[in-house]
Amino acid sequence: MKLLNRVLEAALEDAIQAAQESGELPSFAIPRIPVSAPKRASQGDLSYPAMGLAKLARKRPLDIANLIVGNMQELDFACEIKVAPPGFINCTIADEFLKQQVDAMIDEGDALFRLDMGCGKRAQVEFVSANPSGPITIGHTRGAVVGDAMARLLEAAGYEVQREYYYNNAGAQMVKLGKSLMLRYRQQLGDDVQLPADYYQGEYLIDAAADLVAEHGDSLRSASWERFKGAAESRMFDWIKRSLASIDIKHDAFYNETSLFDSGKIWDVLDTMRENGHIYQATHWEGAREDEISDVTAKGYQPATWFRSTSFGDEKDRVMVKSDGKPTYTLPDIAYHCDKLKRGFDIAVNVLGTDHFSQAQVVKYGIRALGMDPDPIHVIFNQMVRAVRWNEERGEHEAVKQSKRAGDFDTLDDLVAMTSADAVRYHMLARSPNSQLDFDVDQVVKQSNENPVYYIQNAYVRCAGIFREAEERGFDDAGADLKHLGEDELKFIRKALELGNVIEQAVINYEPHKVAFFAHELAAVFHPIYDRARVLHSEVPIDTAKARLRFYRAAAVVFRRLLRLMGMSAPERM
RNA sequence: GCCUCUGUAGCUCAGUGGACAGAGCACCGGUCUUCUAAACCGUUGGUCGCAGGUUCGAGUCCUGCCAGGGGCGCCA
Repeated sequence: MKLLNRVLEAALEDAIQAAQESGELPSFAIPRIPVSAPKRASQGDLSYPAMGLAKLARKRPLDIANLIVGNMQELDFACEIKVAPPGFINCTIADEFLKQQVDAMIDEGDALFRLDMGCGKRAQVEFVSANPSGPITIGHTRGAVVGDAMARLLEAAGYEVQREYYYNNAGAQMVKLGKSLMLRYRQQLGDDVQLPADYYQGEYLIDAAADLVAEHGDSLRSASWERFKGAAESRMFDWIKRSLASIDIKHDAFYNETSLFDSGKIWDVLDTMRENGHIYQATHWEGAREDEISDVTAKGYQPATWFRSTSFGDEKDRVMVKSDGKPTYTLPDIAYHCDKLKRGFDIAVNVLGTDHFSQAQVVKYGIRALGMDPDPIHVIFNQMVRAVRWNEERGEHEAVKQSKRAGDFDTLDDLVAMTSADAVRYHMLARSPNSQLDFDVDQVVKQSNENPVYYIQNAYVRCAGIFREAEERGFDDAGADLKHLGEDELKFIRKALELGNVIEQAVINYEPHKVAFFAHELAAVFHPIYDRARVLHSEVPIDTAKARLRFYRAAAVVFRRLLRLMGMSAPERM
């Protein structure tokens, strides 16, 4: 289906050009002024502020608007185009056209509003990317939900999408995890060993150790920590994948940072940066202050390998290879993104927490130092997530302490267990990534009308209920004549047509949360109509009933599409 | 100190430089013998943190200030 505002924009541009050619308007480059839906229904369905042309055309906005309208060709979907002060051009969509959209929506089904903006293009979304040293936490969950929704939106926009999970199993944390499991294993065997305080204390390692005993007995007593690290890692990944699958998230590719070392890619990248003149050896960076230099001297550092990132706007240069010969985190990160770009993605979205802000900047500088264009890379930064609950005494929300104690909300599994997969997905998505998210545990747990999740799903459920009842009564919509639809139903179709724009805007601006808000708005349009526009009611004439049944089929298609875009289920019953 | 995000109704939050700033929750009052009342109808609620500036037009852009979150290591 076409995006009506885009069609109207094109028609307006043609009209302006026509007016310029006839001399009614002076010649100027036509700026892109977006057509949008006005707030009030009385102002039509699509609106164009011609005031934006006043300066260029050196005429009164109202006159300009009238000139443009006078030069417009007829549009198949518009019944009325009016000019309103101070210079708006308002377009009303024809009822006849709206009625046609009912069948058009049903025909498109689950591909409703699939756009062609990504046609023939490939996109990648990298998200979650938690190292396999523990379960998926609440913080990871936000990235998971936002990333997967972004992937679904890119698919809806026509892109071929790959979901990637980048991880590092070679760091000190993983060593600690392996050793933690080793000690837990020995404890299971009855050995008197203590777990150091900075080791992984989680109960899941006790369970893992018990399983190892059940499987291998005491045969691993003298096995190396590497053996345990491998066991812990595979167990963690199983857990992580299971947790993500519980909210309908599945990655296509798992990319191990270690492979960048094995293939030598990180050194190739460093060589290229050096050839391009952005690398130098020194004990301290070139712009270091006196106190920094003396600090470094005091520590007795040997020369390290520095990236002159300040050439690209960084505030200080960054170490690529430490004086002990080991790369910092930054070098493989640059190599990874370089590899990503070489794999030919037109868009590479990366969902990160804001704690990675500086790191992501340096990676972009690194990409430019390689002589590559970082433009396809776009990072969505999520602000922090807190689980909060209402404190009655103090009359305010307060953070839930995230501990391992039962009853606290620490992991994705906990959240799902306390609420539902759908609730987790909706609440994590329905917030701008720029704002800190307070996950109100009490509200999400409530399965009541306070919870927008059910409000939206109930719209689909109500449609499904009608279809069930109709089938039982042997009633169908064959031969339905949509002229029997009323204002209410058309109002819904009008709103539903905005979905295409919502998808487009969400993709262009990398703002998947917009879909969540739209879903709620659409449900708010639906429910009152459901109450008024009954289908299987003794007083509803049969022609009207058929038309309405057809209408609810379209509504169900729209809600199903929306719920799936958010990764939520579309239940037939609740 | 520098960077960055946030500040909008009692609470949680939307809001492409456009028209009279919106939802949900909470509060108050109504609505089920007819497809799910997890719904609907009605009422209440605002100095868009503060001060300037740009603009025909600013919650939105710019500058400064105030308050809060996060980030700034030869850590991973």
